[in-house]
Amino acid sequence: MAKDTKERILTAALEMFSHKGYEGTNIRELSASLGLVKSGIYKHFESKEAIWNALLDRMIAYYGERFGSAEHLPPVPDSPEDFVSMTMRMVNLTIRDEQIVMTRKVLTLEQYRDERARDLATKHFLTGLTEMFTHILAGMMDKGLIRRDDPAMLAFAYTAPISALIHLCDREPERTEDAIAKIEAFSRHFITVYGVKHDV
Amino acid sequence: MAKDTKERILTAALEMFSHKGYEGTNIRELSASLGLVKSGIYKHFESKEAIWNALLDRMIAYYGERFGSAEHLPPVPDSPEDFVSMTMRMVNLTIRDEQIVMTRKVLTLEQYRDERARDLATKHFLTGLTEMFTHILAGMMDKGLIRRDDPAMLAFAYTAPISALIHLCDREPERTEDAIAKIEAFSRHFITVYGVKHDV
DNA sequence: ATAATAAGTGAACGAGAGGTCACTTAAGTT
DNA sequence: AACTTAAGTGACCTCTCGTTCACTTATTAT
Repeated sequence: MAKDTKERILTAALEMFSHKGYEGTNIRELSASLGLVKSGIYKHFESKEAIWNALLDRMIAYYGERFGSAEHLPPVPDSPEDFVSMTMRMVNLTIRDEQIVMTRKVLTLEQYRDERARDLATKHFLTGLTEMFTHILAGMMDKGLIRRDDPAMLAFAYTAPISALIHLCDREPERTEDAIAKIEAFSRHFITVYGVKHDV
Repeated sequence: MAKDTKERILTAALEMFSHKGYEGTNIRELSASLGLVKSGIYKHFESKEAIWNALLDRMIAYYGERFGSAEHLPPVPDSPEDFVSMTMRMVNLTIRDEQIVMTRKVLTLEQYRDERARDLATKHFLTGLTEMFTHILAGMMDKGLIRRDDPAMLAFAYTAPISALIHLCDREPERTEDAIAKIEAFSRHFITVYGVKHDV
């Protein structure tokens, strides 16, 4: 309970900021959740704002590692069913992983106040997923699994509805199962609409 | 500068809450923006929370009036071009009307804290638009403008990407023009994909 | 005109915020 | 074992918050 305190503070801060927002979080509670008294935190960070900035650094770095490099792109699916199940695997991860959920929430809450949060929010909510699926859908076009079209447009048309339902899960967790079912239904709808015709 | 003070307080509160959030807003600033001293506000509302609740009442009532009744549904378009231009009219209104923008922002910021904000957020961001376009797309199917399919699924597939770009405008206003162009491009893409084939 | 009520003022209050500091305790180095 | 540094404590500081209250000024009704 010594050297990793800095990391533990950041983890607790993510949780608290994501529940109550930056302004709604106070240092005493944050410290108490770690078993410290509030002045103890100032041995690790010089201010509340410094905690916020370090947390954002960590979120940005994590995003870069996780989604920034080409090597982390999932393989191009081999069939419509494969496409749906890959989607569902990604969706389940992103909805169930508490760390990711809290990251989305905190970005949602602070996007108008902090420029870096704003930029990261756009990546998380819009451009990141779209870029990823632009690559995937382009690969599927090459394999002849879906009709040739603008892959960026298709990726946007595919990911934005999914993203909307992920937001719904963050907002109303009790609707998670419905939302997941709806995502799967949408995924199948999409692959039917854009898939090549099976002239039986 | 007397009887309408209550309304003016709510208007100023919407602006301030949407910029800084509920916690980030303080009564002194709020009063000052109306040319009052802070204690003056307490002649009209008994607490900060009462202002928040009254504002939510107003937002809920406004939403009900504006989008809740069937009579406010736009007419079913007569052509693909009509569909696109109706969409663009609605989008421009919703992006340019400061009142609506601020409402979305405040719902975004307070959705995890307040249950009524949460419910209204879901209507604003997801179900409201979807229901509206379910009706419109069903009408267009009847007119033979688009192929027959599940209108609710199509409405969701159509409105969620538009909603995502509206959120982008709220977050990064400098990208508004790009976003609007992208919405129009998406709208045309959609009507092409789902439109009935023109066998020339 | 006058009485009654509503709207607005300014000083004050208690609570809780973020932050500092002298101090104690634990860990690591030589 | 002695010394140095890091980690954690508790009392205290200042500031700002939301709120109250006795008071003055407008407004309205009769």
